[in-house]
Amino acid sequence: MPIKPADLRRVHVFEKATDDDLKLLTQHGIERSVEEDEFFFFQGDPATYLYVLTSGRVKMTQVSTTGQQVNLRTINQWQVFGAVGAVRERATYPASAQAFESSSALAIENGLMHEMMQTRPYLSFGLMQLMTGYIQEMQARYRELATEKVEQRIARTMLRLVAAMGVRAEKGAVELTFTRQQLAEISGTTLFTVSRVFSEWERQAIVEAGREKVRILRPHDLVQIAEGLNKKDG
Amino acid sequence: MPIKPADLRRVHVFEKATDDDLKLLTQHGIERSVEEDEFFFFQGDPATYLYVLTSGRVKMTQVSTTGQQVNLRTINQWQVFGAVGAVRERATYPASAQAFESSSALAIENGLMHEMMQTRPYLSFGLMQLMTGYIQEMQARYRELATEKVEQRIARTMLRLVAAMGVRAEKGAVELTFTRQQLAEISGTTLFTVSRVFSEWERQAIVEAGREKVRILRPHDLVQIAEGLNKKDG
DNA sequence: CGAACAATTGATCCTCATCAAACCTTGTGG
DNA sequence: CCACAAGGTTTGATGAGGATCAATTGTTCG
Repeated sequence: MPIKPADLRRVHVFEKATDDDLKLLTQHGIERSVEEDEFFFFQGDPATYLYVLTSGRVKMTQVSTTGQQVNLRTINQWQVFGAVGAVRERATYPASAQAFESSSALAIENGLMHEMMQTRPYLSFGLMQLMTGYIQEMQARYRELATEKVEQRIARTMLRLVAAMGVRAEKGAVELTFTRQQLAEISGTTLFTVSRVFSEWERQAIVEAGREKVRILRPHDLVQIAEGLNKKDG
Repeated sequence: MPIKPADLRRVHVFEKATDDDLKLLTQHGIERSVEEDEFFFFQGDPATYLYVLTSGRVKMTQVSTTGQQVNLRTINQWQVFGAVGAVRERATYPASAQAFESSSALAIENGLMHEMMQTRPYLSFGLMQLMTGYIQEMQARYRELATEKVEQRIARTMLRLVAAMGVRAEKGAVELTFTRQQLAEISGTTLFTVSRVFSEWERQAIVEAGREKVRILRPHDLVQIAEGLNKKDG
């Protein structure tokens, strides 16, 4: 379905745009849809578009010289990705964008963004806020990876996911739909370790683990673990 | 010594500024000097200034809720730090800035930057380039921390440091002046491990390790290690 | 029912952090 | 000029935390 200008208001970067600006963006934007596991772009491709995710979920990944893959972040609806190119001329994407599930996005040409920013400070500020937010998230995750144990990192990952896309279940519980493998990739560990941690948490009645899903029964306990305040210490 | 407008040309963000803009910045900027180990600002302080380092070296660090410290990056001469505040109103610094050695910086008030950016797209673009560069560096370091072994990370750290501040010695060798402890903090490991790795490298004649310094005899071998192409594999 | 995929669990191994002890280098004061 | 203190460095012993591998057990679906 076509994207209406008003939809773009939900994108933080375009919050303060005029109606005319939004119309301009939708008119010149191209809608692209990709199936599950397909890519919007690959790391190293020339960065010619900036994307706004209109439906689905996308993961940003990077591969090292030795071929190992790392998950940098996941993009949800109405979030912007692939923004580096809007800034640097002749840049390449520093990461790949792969659809978690079948997804659509509005692709906006760099030239257009570049041109619009010349006369619209709100746009630059919006993008800069996006970037500083992202910097802070990466810094936090770097710190976590450097200093925290897996259990703690898994707890944190789950809380992040709950905030971004948790589904309420009965009695204050929250449900997430993920395979152990996916959770492991996002937390930077293996599916085995995730499975073991879940078993332990299930023993403590903090979660209820099922096939491709987890129900969080006591979110507060998860917060405790994420903060590093395990009961053994208290 | 006072900072001259022309000096600011060496700052990437101000590359395309007019002479008048540079004069404005130096006139309204405040020069701050701090001694070794002192702080320009702490994580959590209200972000009221953006800094340009005019002399010395500064490390950006973050502490976790459990009190462990992590090194995020080091700032060299003519680089900008503490830029988050220029963007977000009422923000706080997400990290602390501590002087590696006695250092000076030009502090520019947020309000001024904010105001100038309204009418000078080059400034926004400069800042955005700074940010995207930083994002890419953090992404790379995150990936490294997640996928690489310590030896590899130490090699990488040293190459980065060589590029930023290596001193040529005779016969194509390069020297770095760091304690094992400092190297360890930057690479995210312990001084013991750094020491062990150096011993091994010395055995292979890749480096020559001294008190508070390392001489890199065969930089190319270090690159090999950093790329994960250890001889055992080939 | 069987195939494909997700999850669990146990056994094993490797990498590093941690702790302890000794050693080396440099600078300072008697 | 020596002695000694302080800080940097090395090396060994030990242990914890997870990754990896292999085998088995659900679960879903055609």
